[in-house]
Parts: sequence; structure tokens; C-alpha cells
Amino acid sequence: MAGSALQSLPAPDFDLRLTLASGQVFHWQPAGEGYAGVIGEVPVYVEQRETSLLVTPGARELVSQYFALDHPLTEVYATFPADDHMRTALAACRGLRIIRQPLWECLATFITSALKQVAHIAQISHLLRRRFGRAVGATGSIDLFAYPTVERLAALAEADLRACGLGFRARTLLATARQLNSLGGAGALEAIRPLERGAALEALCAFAGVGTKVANCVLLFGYERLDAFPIDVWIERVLRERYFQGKRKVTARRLETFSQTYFGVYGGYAQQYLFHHARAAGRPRRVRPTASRKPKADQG
DNA sequence: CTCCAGGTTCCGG
DNA sequence: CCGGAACATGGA
Repeated sequence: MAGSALQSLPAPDFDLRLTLASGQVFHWQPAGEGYAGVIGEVPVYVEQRETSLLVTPGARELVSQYFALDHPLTEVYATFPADDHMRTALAACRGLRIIRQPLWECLATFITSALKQVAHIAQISHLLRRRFGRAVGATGSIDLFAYPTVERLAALAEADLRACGLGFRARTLLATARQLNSLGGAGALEAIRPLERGAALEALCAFAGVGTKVANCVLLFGYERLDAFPIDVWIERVLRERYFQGKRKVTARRLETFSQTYFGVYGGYAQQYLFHHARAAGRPRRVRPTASRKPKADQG
């Protein structure tokens, strides 16, 4: 980032690369030795130097808040269950923090995440920002855009969103934008903050394209409900393989009640560590009976 | 080409 | 409450 000198701030127990790669947020781009992104409407460059961060001048407080550098990680880790797999995930993800995301962009992004790979979500996010978001600046050759506002998306046609590769998510994202717009905009999401868990989930699920999983992601990554435990295909696989080995007929309800009690008050952190560790380990190879395919030795 | 992805919604037991 | 199917798109 050319121009003015970067400012430094202390960031102990923090791994920027790990945090940005963990599938919470999808728009940060590698730039120089660090990353360029937008926090709300503010363009930011962040670079890690051991236990401190170098950031865009004037953005220290914003960055510190966004990356939740105040979360008591030592205390968080102490609440994790002491099983082998949790310990392995912790060892692999130490320093990963749960980001505090702006509510609307978190909600909208996770609506678009349904049945999509992380890379696709990022691609969609960038397209939406570039086409419908406000240009907020640039770092080097990278132009930066804020997430499109509720008002802007609500005024679009479904075809505009489909043109960004949204597929069937175009309908639900548009519907949610219009629902929120009729409530006065993104600020209406603040009404959910004081609600207790059940009521908050119910309120979020009232938006189109929002079910239990997305609602929990928004509670965790947006509302800072660190006990929220989103169960996606990866986490479900981990739970079934590591915590319900050999058990028959483990229903979704069973997994949900287990996850809410077993992983404790910082279950959301535990979940994120399990998620990222599973993903980093790679997709489990499909077992295909190779014997069914016979080599054609007499051809070719 | 086939399989799968940070799911949601609707429908029939 | 539970399991299945449809729903779009693109990377592996």
C-alpha cells in the first residue's frame, strides 16, 4: 500500500491468514504482504508482523474491533471439551478469531452461501460489490467496494442478481432485501440483537432463504453470539464421524441438541475450529469400487 | 462426465 | 418429527 505510512497495533494470539481463510468472510484479497478489504464502508489494508498488525492509517480501532482482538482466547480455549479431536482442531487453528461482521452484509452473504463452495461465495460477493456496491477506494491495483446496500439490492430485478451467478439464491436474496427495505433498511436488524436465542433464531428465519444454519452463522459472525453453532455439511460429517461413531439413526435434531450442550458457552468458536480443520484436511476421498472398471488391455 | 458445495423449502409418511 | 426431492452454478 503506497502512500502514507502504515500504523501498528498489538495483536497477540491472532492469526490473520487463518482467520481470513476460515470461511467467515469472503471478500479479502491478498495484496502485497497482507490483505486488502473493506470494513463496512472503509477500505483497509492489513498485514501481520508476528504479534502485531500493520494497518491503514486511522483504521486501528476499526480493525481491532472487526477482528475481535478483545476476545479472551485463552479463556475460550479453556472451555473447549477435552476430547482428542477438539484438541487436534485447536492445535491446528490457534489464533483464529470470530470476526464481528456488519449485520446486513453477513446476512446477505450467508444467504448466497447456500449449497455453494467457499470459492463460489467469494466470487459472488466480489461481483455483487463491484456491480452494485459503492466504490470506496483502492490499494495498489485493487479497487475496493462496499457491500451493496439494502436499498440498492431491493431496487434490482431478479435477473440482475442471476447475472452474478446467484442461481436460485437470487430470488431469496432479493426477497430478503425487500423485506428489510420495507422495515426501513439494514438498521432494522438491530431489533434482533436484544432477543434471546430462540426468538432471535425465529426472527432471522423469517427472512427468505434463511434457515437454521444461516441464522446461526449470522448470530455467530454478526451478532457475536459466540455460543451459536451452525451445522453445515462439514460439521455434520465431523459430528457423525467423531462424536457419534457407529451410532444408528442420528437425526439432525440429535446433532443439534448435542452440539448446544457439549461444546459449551463458546461453542461457536469450537465449531469454527472444527470446520476449518476439517476443510483444511481436505475433502474425504470417495470410496469407489475400482474393481468395476476393467482395464482394456487389448485396445488403444 | 459425475460429484459436490458453510441449505432452504415444500411435501408425504 | 423425519426423510426425500427440487432448486442453479461452477470447480474438482
